[in-house]
Amino acid sequence: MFKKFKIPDATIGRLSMYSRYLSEADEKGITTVSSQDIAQATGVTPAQVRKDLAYFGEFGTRGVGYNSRELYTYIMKILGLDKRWSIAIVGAGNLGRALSKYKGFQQRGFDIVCIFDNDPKKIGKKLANINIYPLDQLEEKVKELKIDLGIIAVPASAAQEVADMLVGAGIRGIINFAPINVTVKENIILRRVDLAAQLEYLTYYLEETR
Amino acid sequence: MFKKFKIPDATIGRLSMYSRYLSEADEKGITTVSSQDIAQATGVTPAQVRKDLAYFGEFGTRGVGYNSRELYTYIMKILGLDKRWSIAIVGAGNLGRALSKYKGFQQRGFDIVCIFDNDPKKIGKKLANINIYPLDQLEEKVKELKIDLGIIAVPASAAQEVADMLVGAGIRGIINFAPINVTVKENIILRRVDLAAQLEYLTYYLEETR
DNA sequence: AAATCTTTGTTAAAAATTTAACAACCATTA
DNA sequence: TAATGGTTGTTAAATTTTTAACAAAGATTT
Ligand SMILES: NC(=O)c1ccc[n+]([C@@H]2O[C@H](COP(=O)([O-])OP(=O)(O)OC[C@H]3O[C@@H](n4cnc5c(N)ncnc54)[C@H](O)[C@@H]3O)[C@@H](O)[C@H]2O)c1
Ligand SMILES: NC(=O)c1ccc[n+]([C@@H]2O[C@H](COP(=O)([O-])OP(=O)(O)OC[C@H]3O[C@@H](n4cnc5c(N)ncnc54)[C@H](O)[C@@H]3O)[C@@H](O)[C@H]2O)c1
Repeated sequence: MFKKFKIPDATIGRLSMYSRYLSEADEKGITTVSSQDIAQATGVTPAQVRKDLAYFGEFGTRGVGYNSRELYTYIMKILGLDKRWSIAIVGAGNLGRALSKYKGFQQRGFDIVCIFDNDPKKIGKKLANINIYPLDQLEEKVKELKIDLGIIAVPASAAQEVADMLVGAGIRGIINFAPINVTVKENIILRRVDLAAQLEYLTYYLEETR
Repeated sequence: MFKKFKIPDATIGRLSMYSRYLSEADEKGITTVSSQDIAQATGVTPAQVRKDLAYFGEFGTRGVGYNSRELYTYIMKILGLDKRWSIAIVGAGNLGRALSKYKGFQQRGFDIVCIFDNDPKKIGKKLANINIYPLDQLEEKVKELKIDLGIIAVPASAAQEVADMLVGAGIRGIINFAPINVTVKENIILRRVDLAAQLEYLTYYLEETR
């Protein structure tokens, strides 16, 4: 579909930001935006914006700028957000609960369709009206509900095991919130989100001036 | 203290990972580890490990490797985790609740000491035994409790306002979970954590094979 | 219709980061 | 004490990413 030679990871993250700004702009009735506008709103440079977009095609008009709605639609398509995606969360704890109650994912095309846990007290209950199942129903549900994405929200000690099960069940992309390195086979897309590490980034910079 | 010319951001994140592995290794009684071992455990290359460490000094012994506990201590010091840090969370919603109940932060030296919200129904209550205060007590509490770090867990529409208040109150580092670009003055360390963007990274790569 | 003003897309340059290679060094063994 | 094996720290090379510059192109003005 699009030329997908090697695009910087950071570009993908920025496209998400751009798309949010564009949808806002469009809602406000701003039909045309410049790379300058996008840059200002998202905290990058105009050159960066143009470069990021140039990987995927020509979306603007010289001397004018970009049509907000049009560019928004293009970016959403690039990100695969012209379709909806089903997600399974594993781990109905603090984090699993927060994620499953979050309305923002739906708005971006994500449906959390089921939750898994190994705690008998939680199985059979619901979170945000989403059923909690035992892990042995993982494969069945992934197939039945055509689930592509998995979120690991279990303790680090169980994360690799859960990752293996998700992959075994046919899931193709995983977000891992457990603070441990998890490995998956080649063709699975894995993303680690380490919240403590984010805090530690702050303390690294503040440490010397304390 | 340490030579802090420009260190890649990614290096800081990897140091967090290394430190986790090292503490595990130490607990298991593994006194010596090689860059190879660290690399394998954290999913990077041995050269990368050595390069990352070389920014800060010489911690190993050629022909031998690194002393686990010693290197752990060094890295924790580099990250500023030889001291404890106090955190204020703003937003006692889904995410704020999950973060405040999370035990893992304490273990890394972080104490969530108070929570702020503007909802009268939540003010005066507690989350994980931490008091929820109204926003107009922010400055007072930041000073009283010597709070350095703030976490923004409010809706995007309130994020900039909250960031300004945090900075005004004297906070020096901020994690922003709201999906919007927030700006702060030069000397404040700001980190954005965009969870939806993480999912969108997955869909970007899966999009074409769906 | 020519001149001017804007803003994109692209190319080149610069900067940053990662990877690779290897000399230096330590420990162990012969 | 010399030789061997193993691992670091460092330097150089390769790669990736960002920044800058500007020609190309559309809109507006004279
Ligand atoms: N809560 C946070 O704010 C936060 C912050 C940073 C990182 N994390 C990480 O996210 C993960 C989840 O954190 P949490 O606070 O929600 O933990 P939690 O203890 O509240 O919840 C973990 C859940 O996983 C379930 N579980 C345990 N083993 C399982 C298994 N093998 N299969 C299925 N379910 C299993 C438990 O029953 C529990 O419901 C942890 O790895 C944690 O380190 C959480
Ligand atoms: N929950 C998630 O899993 C999740 C995932 C991704 C991003 N986020 C982002 O994190 C932020 C918080 O998400 P959430 O799900 O916890 O939202 P939430 O609506 O559950 O909670 C928001 C809280 O902020 C409080 N609040 C609102 N305006 C405020 C203000 N001006 N000052 C102080 N408090 C105020 C509300 O009273 C509420 O308690 C949002 O920006 C959201 O987009 C959340």
